[in-house]
Formats: sequence, C-alpha cells, structure tokens
Amino acid sequence: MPSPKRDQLLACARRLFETEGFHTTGIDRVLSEAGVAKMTLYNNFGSKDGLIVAVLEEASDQMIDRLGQTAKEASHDPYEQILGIFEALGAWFSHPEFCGCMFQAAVAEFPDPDSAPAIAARAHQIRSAALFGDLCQQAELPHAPTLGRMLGMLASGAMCTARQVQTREPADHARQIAEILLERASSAGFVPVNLATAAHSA
Amino acid sequence: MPSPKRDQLLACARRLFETEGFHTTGIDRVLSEAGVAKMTLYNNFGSKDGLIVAVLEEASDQMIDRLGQTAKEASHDPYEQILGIFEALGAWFSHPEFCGCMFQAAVAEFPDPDSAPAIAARAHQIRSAALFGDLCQQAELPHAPTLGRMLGMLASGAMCTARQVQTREPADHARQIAEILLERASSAGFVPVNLATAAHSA
DNA sequence: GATACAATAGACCGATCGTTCTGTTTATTT
DNA sequence: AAATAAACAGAACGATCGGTCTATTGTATC
Repeated sequence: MPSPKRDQLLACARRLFETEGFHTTGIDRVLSEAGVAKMTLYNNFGSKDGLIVAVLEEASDQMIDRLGQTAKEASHDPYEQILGIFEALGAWFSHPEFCGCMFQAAVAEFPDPDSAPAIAARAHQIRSAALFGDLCQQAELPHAPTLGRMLGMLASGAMCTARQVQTREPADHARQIAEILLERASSAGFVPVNLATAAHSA
Repeated sequence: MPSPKRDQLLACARRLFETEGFHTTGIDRVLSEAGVAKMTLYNNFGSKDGLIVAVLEEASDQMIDRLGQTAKEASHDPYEQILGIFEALGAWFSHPEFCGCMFQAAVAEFPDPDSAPAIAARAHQIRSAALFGDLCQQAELPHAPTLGRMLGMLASGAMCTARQVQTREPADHARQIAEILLERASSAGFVPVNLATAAHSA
C-alpha cells in the first residue's frame, strides 16, 4: 500500500530525525513540515516509535543496498570492493549535511535494548557486519566472519569520529587500517581473536 | 565548595544518565533517587544541562586519569601501555553493567553541536585522542598525532560495537588491530593519510 | 537563647509531549 | 448524481517535562 502521503511523511521524518535527533524532534514538527494530518501518522505507523522503526528500516534497506551496489561498481575484486566501501564512507563524510550515523544515534537515544527502535538499529549493524563478512568470504580470506566484524567495528569508529571532526579523515584512516588488516589476514599465521573458539579452549 | 549533597546528586545523575540516557531521565527521578531537593540542583548547577555538563566533565576527568594510570601500571614501555588501554577496555566491556560510552551517547542525544553538553562530550574525545598521541610520541613512533587519532577511532569503534554485542570481543579485536597498525607504523615507509599535508599538496 | 542565614521539601507554573477524538472534505462506486 | 468509506485538519486530552516560588527547617553567630 504505497501511499504518497505515507512516503512524504517517512522522508520528512527521516530527515528531521537524522539531523535533530529522535527525542528532540516532536511529532507536530514532523507533521507540519511534511504537510500531513496527524491521523495519517497514527493510521500508517501506529505511534511515534512505529514511525521511528519504519524510518530505521527504510534507511537500513537503502544503505545496505547502496553499499553493496557501490562496492560492485568500485571493482570486480572483492578485496578492492571492501576498500571501496571505506572510500564511499569518505564521500559521505564530506557532505556538509553529514550528521553522523542515524543507527548509532538510535542506539544511544533508546537505552532500553528491548525497545523497538533499539532492536531495529541493532539489526542494521548486524547486516553491515554480515556484508563485510560476505565480501571477505568472496575474497577468500580466512576467518571471514570475524574479519567482517572487525571491519564493521572499523566503520563504526570512523562514523563515530567523523561526526565529531566533520572531515573525511576518519574514513581515510579506516581505509588505511583495513588495508593493513586485510594484508595481514591474507598472510599465513594470522589468527584473529575469536570469542567462540576462545570459549571452547577455556 | 565540596558539598556532600552536591556530590550525591552528581553521582546519582551520572549513574542514571549513563544507564537510561539524558533525555529519558527526568529531573524528578534524579532528585528522588539522590534524595535531594530540587533547589539543590538549581543552586549548584543552574539547569539540567548544567548538571549534564558537570557529569560529563567529572566522568571525563576520572576516565582520562584512570586510563593514564592503568597504562602506567601495565608497563613501562609506552608501546605496551597503548595495548594495555585496549585490555582495560575489554575489562570494562566485560562488566555486566556496561552500557556503552556516555560521551558517545551525549553526542548522539544533543545534535546541536553548539549545545553545552555536546561541547563537553567532544572535549573528552579530543583528550582521549591526545592521550593516545602522547603515548605514541613516548614510544617514539613517527606521525604520533595522526596515529593517536587512528587509535582513538579504533577505541570509539570498539566502544560503539561493544554496546551492541555486550561482549569484550570488540576490545580484543581493536587491540589486535592496534598491534598490527603500530607494528606497521614503526617500520619504514609508512605514511598515514593526513588531511593537513594533503591540503597543502592539493 | 534569640536572630540571621542558608538550604531544604514540595506545591506550583507554563510549555510541550504523544495520543485521541470530532467534524469536514475528498474520492470512488453504483 | 447519490451514497459510502477513507483520509483529512485541527481542537482537545492527560501526562510529564524543566524550572520557579514559598514556607519551613536546621545551624551558626552574637
């Protein structure tokens, strides 16, 4: 049921939540800027939290798709695709409108881990790490799942830092670190710290 | 003017803000749990934001001191001290009460970069990166300031990820990456991406 | 022991929050 | 063209927010 008003509301809510935060952005603000009625929100999303979850899910789908696509556009080599993602991060950070990762903000703004927005935000991070893990697998790197989590952590740190310094430098640093890490991972004798195996041996 | 009631309020506010967030924690909640009067808050801190800033500044002082101290306790070698910090992060993440880095949460909860809490939170991250930079300098590593920012980014990513996965694994991964990075940095021919020099050459 | 002073507890304030309710308009179908 | 149902705008609601005001307590000084 793709209602134009619904899309309008979703897009406006996403922009406001992204730039001004979830709690500080009142519902009336979203409605007036989107130019839709209050009941449109509650009929389509049930509540403010429902709207937030919808925004997070839409943004996650878009971002995962876009990351995968830009990776494929960057190169045929999975190894280069991984580095291409960090370059895409750099381009993102360079935008003057960049205001940090919305999912990190959602995790911070909803401390209750059982709340719907918190669950939706965590789901995105898992998908991101899985995307990195898949690329590592395609690059035939050993310990691909663990490497994927490492690269996801690198990207998280870059996004977190970029919000503060407002430059693309964190992306370039993360890319450089990723390069070193992957180079080291492809050489023999590299065994990443792994909680699962560590638990078995303990 | 070290008032016992003031300290009581500060400690309680810190605990609540840390575990339940800044916006979701009402002022009445803090006051009732701390067992102090409302005017005590406004006489000592002026406003809720003032209380938040005081909490952030106290926590920052404590954390920077503790990090420097644990680093010195870990080893005499600055190189080992850096890795010791990541091990301290792991110990922190292992606590069941761990609920993420309060400064990252503050940055996310106060999107206005000119707001007092946002400024206080950013100040802490700068201090953290400077601490890493100092240790790199002491370890006589080249490009110490840039390396410090890289390590700070690594730590940010670890804290961010640890909040989600609730294990110490991100700290172990960050430590391993830091080890690889420092090893590579101490070898000849390593030139980190640096925006300042890049701007000059552009 | 009376007085001045600071800090207390808690009622109170306007503003704003997310949500619900009520008419009115619009669009679709017979 | 009439009827029906969905979507609309916006007033109204209780709850809660951060912040202020007042009356009262405890305490130190003369």
